[in-house]
This record gives sequence, structure tokens and C-alpha cells, in this order.
Amino acid sequence: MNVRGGATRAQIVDAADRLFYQQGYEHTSFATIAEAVQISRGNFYHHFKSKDLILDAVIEARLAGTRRMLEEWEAERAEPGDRIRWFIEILLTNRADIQNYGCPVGTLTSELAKLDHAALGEANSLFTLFRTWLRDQFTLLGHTEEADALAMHVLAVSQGVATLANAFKDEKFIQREVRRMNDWLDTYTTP
Amino acid sequence: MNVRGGATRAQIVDAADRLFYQQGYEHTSFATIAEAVQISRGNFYHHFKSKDLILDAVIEARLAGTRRMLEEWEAERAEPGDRIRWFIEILLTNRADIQNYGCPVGTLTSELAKLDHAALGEANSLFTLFRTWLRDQFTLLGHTEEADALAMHVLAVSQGVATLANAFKDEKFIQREVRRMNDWLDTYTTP
DNA sequence: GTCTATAATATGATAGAC
DNA sequence: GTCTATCATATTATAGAC
Repeated sequence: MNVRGGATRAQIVDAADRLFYQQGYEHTSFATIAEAVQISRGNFYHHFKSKDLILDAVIEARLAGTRRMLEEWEAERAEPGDRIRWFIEILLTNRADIQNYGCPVGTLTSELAKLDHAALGEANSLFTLFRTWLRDQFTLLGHTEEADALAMHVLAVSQGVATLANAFKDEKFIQREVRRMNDWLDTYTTP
Repeated sequence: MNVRGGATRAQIVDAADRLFYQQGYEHTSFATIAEAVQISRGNFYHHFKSKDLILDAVIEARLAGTRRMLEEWEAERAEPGDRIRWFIEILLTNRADIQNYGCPVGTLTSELAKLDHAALGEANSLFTLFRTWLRDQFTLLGHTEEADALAMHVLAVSQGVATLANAFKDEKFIQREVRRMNDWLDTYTTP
């Protein structure tokens, strides 16, 4: 602990998480992160020996946060259909960030794929978390056979909407696509 | 012209285009491009005074190439429905590149958005080219009112499929989503 | 744990010879 | 048009004092 009121390491991960999302991983330098946390670059290396290691920590934090979030969604909503609709609704809930920076998962995996970065596998498992969770909901709805294909479809459309929302910054477009996905989902939720 | 058999400038643009797609814009250095074209870094600056200027040239080349391609598609296919289906089919035609590097348009715009780069607007107009072209096809099909919304929907799903194909490298997934889009399109092409 | 100082390297960019 | 040599800067990373 320190004067900033939290463990420095956790603050670094928090700041790096946000900056990697907003500016990209490679574009974000140690100097920028250090400045955000108000520590010197030298001190930075006491907590993380390399830039790769902080990326690992950021992905780990995102994985943990996502797991927690998905568990909450399950606890708060009994109906699998409602849970899937809530997932789709994120596009509107987070529309400001999405229009500015795209989807945090999709843009990170795309960047790491181009960098051929060692952490790509871990980043992709962020997608897998959502995929598995969505698949489970479709299974609960009785669509066991095609559950994974349906999960991938929901993920794909959400990704595409995020990418185009980032390019065109059109909120009406997001609303339209969310409505379209909900209509499509009706086919699978109404008995 | 030179010993390499083509204008050096054009070769630089070609190499940069490919490298920006495969490795990302920021990650690609002058040294890498110069090596690909087999010229010295010094000579490089005779043709392009800055990295921003070569990005401009690459986007301009992509815009010109895309315009040419869309005109060809129109010339080769009389039916608007067939043209849209051919657009969707790119996901399979270019599946190898898409699985390795994602969509050339979507990944570039995402990167430039995070870099807050001046060329973002020009890159986004690559999306607009496809959007306008798809909108025109839906208009020809008689769906004038919703033509733009339908165009955006086709773009969005294609983007999402490309992003997830890049993450999961699953060809069956691409095939399934292309089939799904074609089924969806039937509603708008059959009178 | 935190700092300053510094090293090693890569990068975008320029100057000037041929 | 092409090259070598060089500059200025930013970046990752280390050493060592407090």
C-alpha cells in the first residue's frame, strides 16, 4: 500500500488496462502508464519486469473481471433468454466507449494477432469465456445441438456492430442492430 | 523505373500495403518496408517524406482498388442479389488472409481510431465505399427505404465474422455464417 | 518501494556524396 | 534515384542511491 490508497501494482494494471483499450497495446509506452499512476519509470520496473508481463496481468485481470460479471448476470437473471438479451444490450450500455475505442476484446485480439504476440492465446480466451457462457444459455433454452453455433453468431454480430459503431459513430445504427438481434432471438426463446 | 522492373514508388506502396495489413501500421517500420523493397532507408525518403504520407498513399491505393473491384462486380453480375452474395462470399474467398490478419478495412480503421490518426477519415471512407455500393444494390432490389440499414447490416455481420475467424481460425464457422447470411438474403431477393 | 541516472537500441527523419 | 553517414528522439530496460 502507499499514499495513493491502493496497491501500486493494482493501480498500474488498472491504468494499463484502460490505456491499452483506448490507445492500443503497442502504442502505449511505459512512460504513459507511469505518468497515469504518478510514479517514475524506474519504480515501474520494480512491479513489472517487462511490457509483456504487464499485458499478461491486464489480460488476467480482464479474465477475472469477465468471469465475475458473467456470474453476476446469471445470479441476477433466471431466464437464459434474458441473460442473452442482457449480453446484447451491452452494445447500448457501453456505446460511448465502443464508439470511441471499439470492443475491448476484439480490438485487443486483432492487434495481438498482427503483432504475433505470445499473449494472443490468453487474449482469445476472453472470447472463449463469452462463447462458453452464451453456449450454456442456448443449451438451457433447449437448443443443445446448435448452441455453440448460436453463441458464435451472437458474438460475431456483436463484434461487427462494435467495429462499425467505432467507424461511423452512429447510435441509431446500434439501436437498430440490437433490435434486429432481439427479434432474431425471439425465434429461440418463445416456445 | 529501375532494375526491379517497376516504379519504386509503386513498389513501396505495394509492400507497405501488405505489411500494414499483416503487421499493423504502427508496428511496421521504415526499415521493414525498405528491406521488403530492397532499397536503403535513405532512398525511401526520396519517395515519401514521412510515414503518414505513405499511409495516405496506401489508403488511396486501396480506395482506387476497391472502386475498380466494385465496378467489375457490377459489370460481371447483372442481378443485384448476385452482387451482394458475391460480396458475402469474399469471407470464403479470402478466408486464409482473414484467419491470419482479419479484415483489411476493419483492422486498419480500428488501429487508426486508437492512434487518433489524421488518416482515420480516409480509412473510414473505405467502409463508405462498400456501404454505398451495397445500399445501391438493395435499392435496385426495391428496398429503397431500408437500403442503407440493410447495407450496414451486411457490413456489420461480415466484420464480425472476420474478427472471430481471426480469433478462432475456424473455417466451418465462416461457412455456417455465410450460409446464414445467404438464407437471410433470400427474404430480400425473392419477389 | 521509490527515486535519479544511464545504458542500449530502434525509429523517424535529414544531409550530402555519387 | 540511390546510397552512406548521421541526428534527434523515444523506448524498453538496468544500476544503484535513499
